[in-house]
Parts: sequence; structure tokens; C-alpha cells
Amino acid sequence: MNWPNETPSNEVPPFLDKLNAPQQQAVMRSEGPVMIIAGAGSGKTRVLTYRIAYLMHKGADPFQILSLTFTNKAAREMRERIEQLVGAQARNIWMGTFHSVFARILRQEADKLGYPSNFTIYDSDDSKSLIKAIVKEMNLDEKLYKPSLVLGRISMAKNNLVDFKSYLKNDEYNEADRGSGRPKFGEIFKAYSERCFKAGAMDFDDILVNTHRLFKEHLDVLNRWQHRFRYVMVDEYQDTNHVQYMITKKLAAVNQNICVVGDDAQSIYAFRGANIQNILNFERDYPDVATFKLEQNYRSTKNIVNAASSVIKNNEKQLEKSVWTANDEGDKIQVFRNATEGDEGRKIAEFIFEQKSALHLPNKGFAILYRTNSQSRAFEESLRRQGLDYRIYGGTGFYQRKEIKDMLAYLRFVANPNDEEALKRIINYPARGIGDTTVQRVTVLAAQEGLALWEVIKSAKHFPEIGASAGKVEQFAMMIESFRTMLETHNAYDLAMHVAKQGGVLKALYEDKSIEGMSRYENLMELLNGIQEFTEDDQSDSEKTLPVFLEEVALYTDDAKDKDPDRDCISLMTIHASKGLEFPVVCIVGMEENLFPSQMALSSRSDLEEERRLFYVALTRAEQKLALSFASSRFKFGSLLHCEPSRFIDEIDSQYLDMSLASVKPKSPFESGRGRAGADGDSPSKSSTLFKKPMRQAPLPAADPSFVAGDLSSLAVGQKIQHQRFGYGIVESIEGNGDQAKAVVNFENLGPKTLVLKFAKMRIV
DNA sequence: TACTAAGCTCTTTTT
DNA sequence: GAGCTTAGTA
Repeated sequence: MNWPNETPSNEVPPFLDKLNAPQQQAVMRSEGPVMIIAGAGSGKTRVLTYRIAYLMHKGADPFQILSLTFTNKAAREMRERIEQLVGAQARNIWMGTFHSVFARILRQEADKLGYPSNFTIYDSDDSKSLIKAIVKEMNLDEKLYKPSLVLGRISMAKNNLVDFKSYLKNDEYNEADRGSGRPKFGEIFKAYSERCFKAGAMDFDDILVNTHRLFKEHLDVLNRWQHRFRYVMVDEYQDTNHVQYMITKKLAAVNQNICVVGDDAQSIYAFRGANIQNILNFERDYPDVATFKLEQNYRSTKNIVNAASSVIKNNEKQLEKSVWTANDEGDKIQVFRNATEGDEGRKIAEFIFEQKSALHLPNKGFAILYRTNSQSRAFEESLRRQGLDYRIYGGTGFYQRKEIKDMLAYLRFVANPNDEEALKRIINYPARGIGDTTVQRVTVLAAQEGLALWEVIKSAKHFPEIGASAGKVEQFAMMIESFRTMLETHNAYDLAMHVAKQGGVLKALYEDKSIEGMSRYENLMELLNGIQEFTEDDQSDSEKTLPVFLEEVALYTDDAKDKDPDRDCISLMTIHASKGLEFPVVCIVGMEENLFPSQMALSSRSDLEEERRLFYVALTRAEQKLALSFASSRFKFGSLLHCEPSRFIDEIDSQYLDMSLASVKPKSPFESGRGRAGADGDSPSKSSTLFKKPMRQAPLPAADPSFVAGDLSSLAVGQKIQHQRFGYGIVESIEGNGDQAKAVVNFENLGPKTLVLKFAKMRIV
């Protein structure tokens, strides 16, 4: 088919000058289905932003453009770039994550699905807490039905558009659940779905599932949105899961103006249901598709691009595409070996410090990427000591803090009195004499009588089952009721302030004069400031309601409030969070087998391939310089683990690596050089299989022999010991045996303490 | 019912 | 090293 709007290449508008030929073609194919396969660093975001600018240049109304991304960071980045290109009009483009865009739509259409328009969004903590409660109520084994496990299974089902009814009827699922000894999954799924619905709450997956249901069951609604969005664009299409795929397909069904951009080599979200097939099948779904391949990398040196390719070629499944660059050769990738994570932190801080002056780069030019959020600590410490400013993205953010969640729970409950999870948080915080037993009775009662939670609470005195605390419950209800009357008359900030004061949260935190207490108080004030800013934002009034704020908060889990976005600092984040970003210098740390690739990925080939793609993503973030580092040993759960270097280091073609600092023999993790870390014979050979045999087969030294290991036979009353955490002390008594014995130790600083002795926690001095 | 101390159990990534 | 649970005390 010929699309009428196709512009001949000689009519390239001047603002597209900066793009290369394939980029221009992709941008200018404005009508009809378009697939852009874009290698790492090939200007993918650039093409998307220019494409939007081009659409507007050709007369499209920004309101008609929908642009979907996966992370908030990517959405923000995109919005900024477009604003630079087209100015303030960019604000009118529908742009955001799948979740935020569809939550916004659902907010308007919720009644059609039987939800209140002020529905709550449950984050995974809420979901897990609810599941935990259900498992308990059903008298199931809490060890067997771990909340995260159950939620994972439910999530997987939902992402494949399987609701609890079809789940219960599906022999395959039931078979599998029986096989794994967890036959009750389906029933938990059912209870969970029903409780969420009753609470007027959607979890993350429900936002997508319900959008799909809305479009499927209400064709008039679908039709409206189909015409509303004349142009649909999806970034990181390789990361879409089935429900996201179905929704975009429906939305684009009328105009067929769908443009997807992706790179199969960067698919790193299979764990949440992403399906690479979506990108592989795009051509089948849209036979008229115009496909463009962007293969020239503008970001990185030859060395980096080649090294990354040498890694990814180990994966079996790939689209045909070869990324290349015209950039300089560049430096080899530096590999560092360190004794412990502490040493690793110091090494990386030093490295950054040196490179800053060598390359004349600001802090902003550096990123430290790791596999798991918990790895950030060692680097925070060393950077602080080195006097380098840094910022951590993701992890336990501002909105995850207890005091913030408590306050938000108040607001949530005011907005939606059926929000069971919010109620659980606040009914006895600050303590008002309503204990667990009472709460339990209320929930059970509501379920038995088929009443809304709120109804039971409001007239608690009428239910003798509730017992002695019924009066207090009613009092609590009256307080909430008084807050509720303010919903219509007051803006979000005034309401929040009032709730904070009257609810007693402000007072409780103010009175806590411990250091943590004071910081909690500050955090609460910061939240209130945030609400004030939100209220004063120049949006229309209807956008400033409490439910809208709560939604923003629930879906914006990114980095908390950024007081100073222009601060010059080093970026610390997980590799997942780094997707779409680029930095002159990148340090990939914790390059250890079992950590990266993650231990859990080792058993299946496809999981391992995803880890490898993750490594590929990390490598291709770097523009000029790349460092890989690993620790030979690492502390975990208080004990010392010995680590092997990641297999991924071996997979990089050796010509791209500089191993000179990988062979440095690490010192013993415990000062004084008494240990034997870096066992003899592990000095690296010169070949590309540098680490293979020597280090993997003779990994690390057993623990220092002077440490108490397993049984306590070597420990005696009167001995002086050094405990990892508590320092020096004298053993006063020992009882028990094996690896779980109790001892009373009189510590120099703390006095006598009873300890359960475990491997490697202490040693005889 | 509220608070504290001690003990136990964890391993991943995001919305 | 954190978050949760349990046991014990006020």
C-alpha cells in the first residue's frame, strides 16, 4: 500500500539536517505502521523525538499523539528533549509510562468497570501485605505461600490476560500448582482479586488488565480513544508484555499509525512478562509495516562497541543487525580485581577521581552501575570519603519510607475509605488503643456480613463482636469522616496539612527527638511541601485533587523529589534503571558470578541470555571509557563469601580488555595481612581465558582458621574473642553444640551479651 | 495493648 | 544488615 503522506526525500525539512539518512527516513515515514530496529547508541530516542516534532510540523495536533515508555526516567527524558525541539506545545502530548497513561484513562472511565473514580493504586508492598493476610486467613502454610512468590504468579497470569476465573479453570496451571505443592494458588488469586476490587484498588497489573477490559467490553470507549490518538508510539517495544501489546494493538487498530522502536538485544524485562516475540511478530501483525534499521552507533568508541558485540553474540536468538561505529578506537576496557566490596568501593572512587582530572570531566560524566540496589552502599561510603558528590537512583526511595507511607495511607483512606491496606497502616498509628485483634475482627466481620469495611468501622458500636475497642474505632471513623468532608472544599495541600495535624502523625514524629525521628519529621515536612508544590502547579484545578496526587505518587516510584536536578554528581543505579541513558565513563561493578549473572538465572538458558543482554545494556551506556570491577570476597548476611569473577568478563574478546590491574593480588579481607585471600596459584595467565581454570577451581581461601567455624570446639570459657560487630570480649559461658550454640560474652564496650554463634562471625584472639 | 530486645530469615531487576 | 516475628515485661 502507498501511504499518501509519504514525503519524497528531497523535501527534508531543515530541522532534520542533524539526522543521518536512515534516521530521516524513519522520522518521515509518518503514516502507517513503522518498526524501527535501533541498535544501542544509534539515536533511538533522537529519532522518536524528531518524529514527534515532524508530525507536529506536518500539522498533527499534540493532543493526538500518544507516546509510551517503560520507565518514568525515560518519559521525563523524552519530554525534555521534545520541549527543546518544539517548545511548550510538548506539554500537550500524551506521554508517559504505560501505567501512568492508562491510569489517567481509567480515572475517567472507572465507573464503567465498577470501580470508583478515586480508586487506589496498590504498590507491591500493599499487594504483598494483602496476600499475606489472605494466606493467613485461609490457614495456609506461610512458608509455602510466600507473598512475593504468590504475587509473582498472579502477576504473570494477569500479564497474559488470565483472570482468576480462567486460572481456576485452566488445567495446566492447576496441574503445575499441584506439582509444586501449592494447589491453592488459584484460590488465593481469586480472594486477592475480590479483595482488591472491594477495596476499590488496582495493583500495577490491574491498571493494564483493566484498560484492556475497558477497551474490550466498551467499544464506544475504545472508539473514542482510538480517534483521540491518531499517532501511537512505543519506545522499548521489546519490553512490552502481552497485555501491553494487546492494548496498543487495539488503540492503533483504526488509524494504523503505530510506530514501535526497539532493540531485541536490549530486552531485559522478561521477568515481568516482556515478550520479545512482540517485536519479532510485528511484521506479521502489520503486513504493511515499514521497517528501518539503525545500525550506526554514535555514542561509543570502537572498542566499546566491539566488546559489547563480542558479548551479545553468545546469545542464540537475535534479529539480524550489526552495530558499528565510525568513532575512534578508544581505550581498552579496564578490569579491576579487589579483595572485598570495601576495596572495590575505594578503587572505583579513586578511579573516578583520577579520570576526572585526566579527562576533564565533571561528576556528571560518571556512572556506577550494579546488578542489585543493595550494592550501592560500599560506593556511597567511598565516594563520600573521596569528596565526590553522587546521587542514587531507584532503590528504597522517598515514597517507600515508613513515615511517608503512613502519611500517604491517611490520605489514601480519606480519598477511599474501602482501602483496606491503608486502613491497616493507620488505624492504630499513632497508637490509639486499637490492636491487631480488633482490626482482625473488623475485617472478618466485613467479609462475613458482606459489608464495606467503612460501614463496619463507622458503626462499630452496633457490632458486639468487635469488643471493648468499638468506641475507639468509632472515634477513629468520626475523625476520618471529618477529613472526608474537606475533600470537596479544600485543596490537596490544605487537606493534607489538616490530616497531618489532626490525625496525630505530625505530633508523633515531632515528639520523637532521636536522630532518626528528626529525619522522619523532616521527611514528612518534605512530603507536605511536595503536596503544596503539586497544588500550586499551574495545572487546571481538576488536575490538582488528592486522588490525582496519590496516583502520581504511586506510579512515580523513580527518584524521589529532586531538590536540585542540576547538581553535578555521579550517578549510581541498577543496570535496569540505566537503560536509555549514556555517560562518558561507566563503571560496572560487582562483576561476580552468582551476582551478575544472578544466581537465579544460572539454571535456564533463556534467563542467562537475559542477563547477558543486561550486561550488553550496561556496556553500551559508556561513551569513552569503561571499567569493570569485581571483588574476590563479599559480605553477605554477616558472613564472608568468596566470589569468582563473572563469566561475562571471560566472554568479552580479550583484545578489548586491559587486564593489568585484574591481577593485583588482593589483601586479606581482615587487615593485618594474616589471611590468605588470593590463594597461591591464582595469578592470572596471559590468555583470554584469564580467569577460567585457576580462579574457578581454587577460588578462595577458606576462612581464616582463627575464626570460629561451625562447631564451637575451639572456643572455651575465659577466651578473648573478636566479634565482627561487637568488638572484643571474654567468653563467660557456652552451652549447646553444633553450629547453633549459645554463649555469653562479656564485651569491652557493651558488657555481657548472649550470642548465637555462627560461622565466621567472630574469632579467637 | 504497647514497647523492647533478641532471634531468624533472607538473595534480582520495575511499574 | 534490615525487616519481621516472638517472647517477655510494664
